[in-house]
Amino acid sequence: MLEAHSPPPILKTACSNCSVVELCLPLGLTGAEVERLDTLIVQRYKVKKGAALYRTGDPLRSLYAVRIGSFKTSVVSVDGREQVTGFHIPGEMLGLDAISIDQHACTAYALEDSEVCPIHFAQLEKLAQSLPSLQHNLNKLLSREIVRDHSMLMLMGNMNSDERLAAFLLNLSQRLSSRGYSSKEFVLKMRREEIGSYLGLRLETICRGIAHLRDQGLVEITARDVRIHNMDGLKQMVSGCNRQSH
Amino acid sequence: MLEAHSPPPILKTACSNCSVVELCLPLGLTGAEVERLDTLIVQRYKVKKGAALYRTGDPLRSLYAVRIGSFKTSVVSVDGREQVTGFHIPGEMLGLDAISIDQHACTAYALEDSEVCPIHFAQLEKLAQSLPSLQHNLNKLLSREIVRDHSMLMLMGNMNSDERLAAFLLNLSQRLSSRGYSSKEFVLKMRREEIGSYLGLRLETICRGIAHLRDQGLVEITARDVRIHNMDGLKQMVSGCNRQSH
DNA sequence: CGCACTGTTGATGTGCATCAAACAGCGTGG
DNA sequence: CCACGCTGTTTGATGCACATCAACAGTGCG
Repeated sequence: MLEAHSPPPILKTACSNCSVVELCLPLGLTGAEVERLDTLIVQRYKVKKGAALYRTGDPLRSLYAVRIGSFKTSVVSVDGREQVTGFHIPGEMLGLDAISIDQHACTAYALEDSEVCPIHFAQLEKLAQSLPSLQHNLNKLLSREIVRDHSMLMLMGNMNSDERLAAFLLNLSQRLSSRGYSSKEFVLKMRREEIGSYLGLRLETICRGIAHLRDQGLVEITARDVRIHNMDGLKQMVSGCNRQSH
Repeated sequence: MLEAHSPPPILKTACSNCSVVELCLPLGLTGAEVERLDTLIVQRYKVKKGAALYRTGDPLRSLYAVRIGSFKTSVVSVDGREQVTGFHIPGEMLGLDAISIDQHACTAYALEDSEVCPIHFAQLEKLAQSLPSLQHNLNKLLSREIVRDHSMLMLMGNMNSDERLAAFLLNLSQRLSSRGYSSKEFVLKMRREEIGSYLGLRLETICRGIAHLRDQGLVEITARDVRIHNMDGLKQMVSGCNRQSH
């Protein structure tokens, strides 16, 4: 199920010295509280590019905080069609959908060589009983995912292809920027087909959308390298938010 | 913001004598535990048809369990377009998306004269500290909403109009059936336009879809009355799950 | 009775899927 | 080193599913 490479000399596996701590589960906890959370994370996992961290149906053992790299999560219909439900970058949590029935409801693939912090869920729930702010953070994390999904439904229901692509780029830009990366230059770790699945479009439509945004001088995308030239223009495009035409 | 009709002679407002308790937050709690939860629900609200229980931006005070009636939740884009994000029947919880930023992220409208149990959220979190199974239920409730949204994304990304409609009817049928209502005959409380928004389609397409299902002998829908004639046929339709054609 | 609202059905247009072909990058092996 | 295959990306041509526009029927209500 998952690549259990034990990284031989284990890095001090602690939230307290993690670069994404301020975006993750321990947000707002005191030093002493974070140390108690640390005890749940016995060892980080490395996941090789293309490998699955967990698969649909796997029992829920841990939630996973992305530390390095990136992931896609996807569900597959009975007839084998894939729907990408999200992309995840450092500081973001994986596995939240498994809590509902103690089984993972999607599969998480590493888009590049990556590293995660497994957080044993039963222990997390136990610890959260004595740490109200930890419980509150978990509640918020879950709720935030719901809000995110609702805005994806808005996108799928009401935006045309170019607007979807613009919204996708803007969203990624903002999340990267909040992690200290450039908001204007970044690399897409996923294929066109995966972007298409995520946005409810075909890969060819993604290519054409990229060409349209390029022709309007908004962004320049060569292969997987993105350079945003006109952030406000992109934002305006999304706020148009029209169905099909116009 | 909400219709604060104090129902003059207050019904004994308790989970313990509620008809949907086995579907709601207290699921699996002991009698004594349910009684403690009862103390949070000081008074039920009635919400008139068409009125909003809460609106986008309202501060999160309570979550709401639907007791009687039904609701739709929707978000509105900057340019005023509505996306229905869900329909809610008795036993289902409203307001989960508000936890993320302590503000409601959508608006909840009553589709008919309805009644809800407000559950003061701050008190709920406090109580959940001493009732692990209550906390666990809340976690599951949140996670279940995420799973539901992901299957909606699959629907929006991969199903054609007739399949979406079939999936919608089947889903509603199952939820009603688990509440003791008939799975084969029920009434749609929402308009065609609202179904369309929910499924990412126009109202005319919903009408045509209804006609197609009728022509195949699967269901009969006159105005808002639904009669399912061939449940397996409907299921088969959804499992086809093809994009656009076929 | 008249008006507003909701639902149905037909005619037409279009945005995106589909099919197709060519190109770029990249690792492998001769 | 280049030839080769493989994967991913780009661009063009065509068709279709659904949006759009429009007309009309059914229903409820002041």
